[in-house]
Amino acid sequence: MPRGPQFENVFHVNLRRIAEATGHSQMTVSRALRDRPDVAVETRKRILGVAEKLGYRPNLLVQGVKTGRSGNIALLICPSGDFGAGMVRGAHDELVRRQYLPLLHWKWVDAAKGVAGAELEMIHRVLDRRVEGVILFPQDDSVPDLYFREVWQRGVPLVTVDRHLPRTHADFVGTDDQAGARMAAEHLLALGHRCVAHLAGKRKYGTYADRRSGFEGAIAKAKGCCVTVEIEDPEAASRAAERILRATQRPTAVFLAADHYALGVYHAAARMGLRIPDDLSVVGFADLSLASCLTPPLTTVRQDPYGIGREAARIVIDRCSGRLTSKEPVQLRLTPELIVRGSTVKASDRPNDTSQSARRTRGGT
Amino acid sequence: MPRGPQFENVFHVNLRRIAEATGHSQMTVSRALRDRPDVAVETRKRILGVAEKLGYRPNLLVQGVKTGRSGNIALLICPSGDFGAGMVRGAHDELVRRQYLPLLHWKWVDAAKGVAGAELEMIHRVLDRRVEGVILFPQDDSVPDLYFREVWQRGVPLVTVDRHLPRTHADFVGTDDQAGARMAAEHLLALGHRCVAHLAGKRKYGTYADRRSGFEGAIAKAKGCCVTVEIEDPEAASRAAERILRATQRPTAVFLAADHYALGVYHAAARMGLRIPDDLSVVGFADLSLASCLTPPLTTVRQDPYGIGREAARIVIDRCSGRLTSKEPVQLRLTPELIVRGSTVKASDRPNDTSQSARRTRGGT
DNA sequence: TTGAAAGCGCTAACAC
DNA sequence: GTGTTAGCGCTTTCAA
Repeated sequence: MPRGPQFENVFHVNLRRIAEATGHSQMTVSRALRDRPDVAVETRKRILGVAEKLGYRPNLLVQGVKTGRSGNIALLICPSGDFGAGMVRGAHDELVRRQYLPLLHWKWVDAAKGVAGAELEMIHRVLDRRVEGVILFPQDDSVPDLYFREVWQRGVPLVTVDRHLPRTHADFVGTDDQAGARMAAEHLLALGHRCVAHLAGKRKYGTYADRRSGFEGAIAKAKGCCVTVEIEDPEAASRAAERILRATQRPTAVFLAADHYALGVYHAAARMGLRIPDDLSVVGFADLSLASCLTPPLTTVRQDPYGIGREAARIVIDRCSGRLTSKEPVQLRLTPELIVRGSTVKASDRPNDTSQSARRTRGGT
Repeated sequence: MPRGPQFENVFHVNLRRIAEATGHSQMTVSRALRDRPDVAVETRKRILGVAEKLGYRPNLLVQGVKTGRSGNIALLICPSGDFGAGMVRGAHDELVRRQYLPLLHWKWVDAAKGVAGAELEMIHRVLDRRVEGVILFPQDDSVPDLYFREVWQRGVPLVTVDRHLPRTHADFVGTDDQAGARMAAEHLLALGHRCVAHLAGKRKYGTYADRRSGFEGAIAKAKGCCVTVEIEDPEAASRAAERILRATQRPTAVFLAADHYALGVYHAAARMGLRIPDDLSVVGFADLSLASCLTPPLTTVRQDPYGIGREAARIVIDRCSGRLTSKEPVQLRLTPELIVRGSTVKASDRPNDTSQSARRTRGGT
């Protein structure tokens, strides 16, 4: 069955219909409904009344065609985990506040077509719907600019969140990772830790690279020593932690590139009979909800995903409306906040010889 | 600055332009681009080539106006927590698979306008954009039908997820809460627990009511005894748990209406010197990521938010395309799954006298 | 303050 | 196979 709008429902009310019902021209009706000043008060009142009674609703699709403003912004963020979901919520709220709505989409691989075209197809799907701007959370830092050329070639503003694409002409909003890592380092130093470790994420992610350099830098500056191990994914955290903790000179604290690694570290410590925080202080990064569920709750650097989403939306909209015109891409890094919980304490004065400490509570899984 | 589509970008390519470039009529171009069979192979090839070269992209806004199919579905779900986010992801993936995109929106209260109009405004915002269907996660079970009359009056299919609105003409997808609660009860019974408790949620939420009746029913059937305490929100869980555990006849196990309550219960138990699971077995509901982070990890009834979202999307789309025409609202309840973890063990044979057990380890926070 | 005409980009319907 | 015509609901422009 063909489903043209004319068959769609009983209430097929458009401007023409209201014009007929009120005896005014379509144009006057249009003006009245859009609150234009050049309509007589009486006329407007009558028109609004009739529109209301007939259940009229404007068609933003058509408005979009005419004006080029669909009222939609593409939100290319997968709401998984606290971080993604937080950004989505922040962006949503700001968009709505400014009368926009987010068209949600993220990389989705059609088995038939393979991974290759997925990224480009994603862009096309939203561009074809004439979104006015795009907010993107890149999968990794190596997304080829090619895919996004289409976006700015069409004059559609693009903002990336959390991951900065250096070779792309796009605005960016993220966390000040270096500052956050420095906070973690300074917290541990203040507690007297001098021999520490860092469980780092893959360097190809700029955020992880920044956290690493920020942390190592701060520790080095204080003449502490830091062993860094880079891991592939959270699953590897447990093994890596064990490796670190078996070192002759066992670190008294470890800084994690991400909260996700914490569970693995806690398990490793438990297996080795080390107590957190007494034998090992742990600091995470992100403040996922996981952090406060752990025992002991995790000291961590709190990011502000909601704020990142909000600011990204603000920037896109400002670009759309021409309020923001800087030729240079905007870069915004929100300062994170250290949340001290139970996983960090003063470094003990006891010599931290691995074998001894491990023997003391062996079997205490 | 006025931003009509004509000023938008250099590539302002439409059918007319391609028609001119190829020397064919607009109609032929349209047919070729939509892969209609009645176009000569040669013609099509030429047209597609030119379209590609000019960087043509169809305007789905216009297509929507013409055909009444905007290609968008309203997703009125806030992606907060594992559950909301899971539903959003499930719905998204299915929608995309079927060439739709979700327009994301949820209740958002404009300080200026107050709460009153928020629900209706939300509906209007998506309806004005001519979504073809609506997937809704109701805030509570008392959402007045009024707000959704607009939806079905316009012939737009509506599916609610997780919460069934009995007085609304809408399809529904959720969890089989009764069955899930029964699983929890049977698990505890199988472990030998006879004296149990239930930390219930407010009855006004149908899901909580179902979990309660399912659990109480199964326990009663096995001649066990169950003390139920209804709480307002997760914050109240800790106090309620304490109350339950102070009862003369202390229960050996507790079933939580939701995983959220677990942290409060764990804390209460710790305060009273009770060990989980030895002194108290705990079963949750939902299997949020929280469940596996706790110590000990929580035995719980796993819901399938992703599946719920997916099925909801399937139903809306089937309604849109006329594949599903049942006059009666469809109701689908996905069967949950019991996930046994470390928070439940066999009921101990030791008499469970509260004062004694508590004294034994008093001060052991 | 109001109206008429033209057109946004596209498609359904029908004719050849 | 291909083209012509009309129109979707609305806004811009210009005229009254």
